[in-house]
Amino acid sequence: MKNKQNVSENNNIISRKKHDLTTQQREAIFFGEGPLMVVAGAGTGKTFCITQRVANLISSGAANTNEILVLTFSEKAAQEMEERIDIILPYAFSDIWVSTFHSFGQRILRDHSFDAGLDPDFKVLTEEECIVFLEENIFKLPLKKFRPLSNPAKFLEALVRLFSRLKDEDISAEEYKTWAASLPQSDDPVEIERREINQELASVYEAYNSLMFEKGFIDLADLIYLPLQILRNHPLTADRYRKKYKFVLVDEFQDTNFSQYQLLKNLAMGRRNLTVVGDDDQSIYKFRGAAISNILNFMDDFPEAHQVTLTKNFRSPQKILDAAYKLISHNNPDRLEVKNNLNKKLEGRDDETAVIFHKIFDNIESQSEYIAGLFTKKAEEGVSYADMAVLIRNNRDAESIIREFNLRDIPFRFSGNSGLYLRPEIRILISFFRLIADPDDSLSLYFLSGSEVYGLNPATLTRLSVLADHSKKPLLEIFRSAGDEDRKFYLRETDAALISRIVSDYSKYNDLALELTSGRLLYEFLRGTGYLAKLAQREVPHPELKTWNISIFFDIIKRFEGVSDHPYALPFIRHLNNLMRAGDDPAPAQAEVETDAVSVMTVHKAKGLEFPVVALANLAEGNFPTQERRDTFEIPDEIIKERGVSTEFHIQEERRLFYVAMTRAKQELYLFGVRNLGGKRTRKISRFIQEALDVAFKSISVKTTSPEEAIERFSTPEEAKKHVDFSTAGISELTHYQIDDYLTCPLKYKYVHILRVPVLQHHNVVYGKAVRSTALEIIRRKAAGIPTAEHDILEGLKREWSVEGFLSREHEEARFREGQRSLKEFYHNFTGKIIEDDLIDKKFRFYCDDVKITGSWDLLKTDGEGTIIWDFRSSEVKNLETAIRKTKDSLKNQISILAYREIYNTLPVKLISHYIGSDIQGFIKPTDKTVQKAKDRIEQAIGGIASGEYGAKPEYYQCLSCAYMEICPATAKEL
DNA sequence: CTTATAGTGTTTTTT
DNA sequence: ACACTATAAG
Repeated sequence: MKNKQNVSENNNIISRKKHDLTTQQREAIFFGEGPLMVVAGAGTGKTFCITQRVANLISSGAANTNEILVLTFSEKAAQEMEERIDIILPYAFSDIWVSTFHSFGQRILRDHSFDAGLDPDFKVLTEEECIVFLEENIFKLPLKKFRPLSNPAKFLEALVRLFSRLKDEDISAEEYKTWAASLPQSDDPVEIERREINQELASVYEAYNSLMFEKGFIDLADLIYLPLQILRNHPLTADRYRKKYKFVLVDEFQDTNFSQYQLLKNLAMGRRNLTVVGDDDQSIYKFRGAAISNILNFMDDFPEAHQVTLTKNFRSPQKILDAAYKLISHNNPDRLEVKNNLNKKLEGRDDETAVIFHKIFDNIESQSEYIAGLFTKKAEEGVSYADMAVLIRNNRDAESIIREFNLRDIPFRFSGNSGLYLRPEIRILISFFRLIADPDDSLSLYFLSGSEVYGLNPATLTRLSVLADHSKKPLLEIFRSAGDEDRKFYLRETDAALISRIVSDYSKYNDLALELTSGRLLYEFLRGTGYLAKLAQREVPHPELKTWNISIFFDIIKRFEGVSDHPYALPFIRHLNNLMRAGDDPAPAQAEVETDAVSVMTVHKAKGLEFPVVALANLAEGNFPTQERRDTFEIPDEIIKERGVSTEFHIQEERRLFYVAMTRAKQELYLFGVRNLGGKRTRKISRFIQEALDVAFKSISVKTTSPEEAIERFSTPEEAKKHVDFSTAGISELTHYQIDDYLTCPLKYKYVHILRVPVLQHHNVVYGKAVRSTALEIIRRKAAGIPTAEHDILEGLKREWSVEGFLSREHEEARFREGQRSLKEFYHNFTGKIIEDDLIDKKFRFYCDDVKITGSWDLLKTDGEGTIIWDFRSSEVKNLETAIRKTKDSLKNQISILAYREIYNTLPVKLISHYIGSDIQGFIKPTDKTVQKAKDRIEQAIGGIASGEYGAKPEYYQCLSCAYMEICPATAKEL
């Protein structure tokens, strides 16, 4: 994959060869034995220097081709480096080992798995695979605090991240454990908790490692960590490697983590022929462990090292470099320039035509329009699209720009890196597998039937799924009987034929699933249904892109089949479901394989590239620089090995990122600030514009959203408006569930309450229902004077229980025990309060805008002061504050209070939410305001439902936990 | 000045 | 869900 940038850089080599090398370059290239640090600023020909140095070491006879090790970070960089060396030394036959840190580590491990006590056929798991692996073994881990039964997997992601960071920091389980055990035992509750947490984390770390080892699994960080241990503990092996590699060269040294640096030092021990090339100002990978201290303190470890600074820049005009320099100087004194007393000021070309321009916009839309206009104009002036780029901080910043480019037919290439599973064509495949694995998975059948493959009429589909819901039967069964007695459903002939085809297809592939591996089965499905032919004959939109994505999906199947003993559909979809839940999210195919297209990409992606025209977009505080976010678990300061980290670290890192962005520009640099990023609040302009350009911005104090914009935000997307729904006219009764669902997302309401697309119950719902109704039963008996024995509690809970949705047998049992415990506690602590006059599980109804609102109060207690409404919940709650907050926020509670006022014409004195398991009580003191709030929310829902507005309201967190996420068009990624 | 409430954003990526 | 900030109210 060669893009234009590579080509133009290659041209540079050739042209640069003709000219003289700079003195600095010469110094780096022709330096002989001993440690060498090359501080190579942006655009100073860093890669050129490394490759030339390698060539020189060989041609001068200092080393043979197989005695040089060159390490890079990315596969792409390694490949580029190798190609360039091949050009200079065509006779070397790629004997030189240019590889990434990870593949180098993997090779050591393959050759010496015995030394590490590791299965020679070890498999490297991705982060998501590690999470899935832990989830499968979650009850084998010594977890307590960090395995809440309501969501046992909650902390797994954070744990896996912590373990990976620990390995980056070269901290063994033993070391962590010893440290945690050595923490003083004091009476201070803060200290007690700290000790408990760290002891739990340390022992889980240990258990994780041995569990992985047993299965022959290692994680990505192990690819560095384990080889390091081998070199340390096996002097003979280490000696072999040290003898083998006379010279070690490292690219992007500023991005190495602590363990990688230890590995390097170990390899270079003795000869000390270590060349590190890097730029502290371009260190931007802290989040994956990069220790900038490695480069900042290199001279402490290698005091005799020769230092070369490359300052001649071959890319940018002086004007741009000066601005970038002004910006990065704000990181002083935590820079090499200050620490090692260097001069890193880059010297570029003097160019009067160079441009640095900044502009501030009120909102992202006007910014996008402006960029599109600017790029169109440039294109008309003869600049090719491929020479222009929009650089952004976050992938989502691309959205509005892409929309505008699409609108104006500007060719672009967006290098996003996620969203494959959200593509509609991939959802089809996943639905297919899910249906095969579980014929009762009506959600998948619903999606599949309506998809491009079958294209069943939506109205028919709706009628049938409502029917399925009413009769509590799976949709597939309804489909089957629809074929038998089509008269009964008044199906159109074409629909009836299609449905019977879907049913017979299902049986066909269900049978095939027993014989064929998952990949073969999928292929048969695509071919047999004619979807493959549709794609080939371009009968559907974007056929090439879809085909490309489907082939990526086949690669994922292949990876699974390669490691599984049972490469069939059932285990595959189980595995895929787990991976998706763990956050696996691979990149789809590039939207357009255009040669001449504008690049839209994150700054991280753009590192190492260059473009004549660069626009930096969405420059606002909180976006670039981003708000700092801490990991759930952080390595304690006492055992962390990176030295001297400044408190300003986060802003400094963001500033370096900005520096990287600015120095991509070869000719023109545009900095675009935005005041409103789509939220209600106005933001400050990024401080980096001011730091780079010395311009000041008035901070506009309060510019809240205009009323027009606020209304606009609530409007339904055009498409959804088109078909106003048939089933809305008769809306006459609502429960708090319905209102809540509608307010969360109108489309979710439609799926649940109109289309009735059935989904599996979540285990927390099962648990909650069972515990709550048993609790109500207990107090009902008390009020009626019937005693309750312990086995009554057990029987009650059993009766209400169902096995749906639990992670495993162990999980279900643990949850059941927890329910029993909670109810016993409830029985002992609460039943005493119950008297005969109390009202239990009392139903209510009242009217709001002619709609009947129904519900029930769990318990009403009235005395001289007035009435208290009691509400019972089974969810876990940590402390009083969260209980109070949740109680106040709860729509159900607000409606309970409103109902009381409507019926008894007076306010209840109090509403108390009793959290059964935690024995904590949140409360509300109702006021007219509470009632008004409830009314407003109900009216909002009624208004929306009555006018048939069911447009999706996608929101990050809500969507994550939404059962319909898989089929929702709003989360689909189309391009 | 303190406290309650409303609003806001949930990254970047290597094998 | 949760952590954090800005703003309004007291």
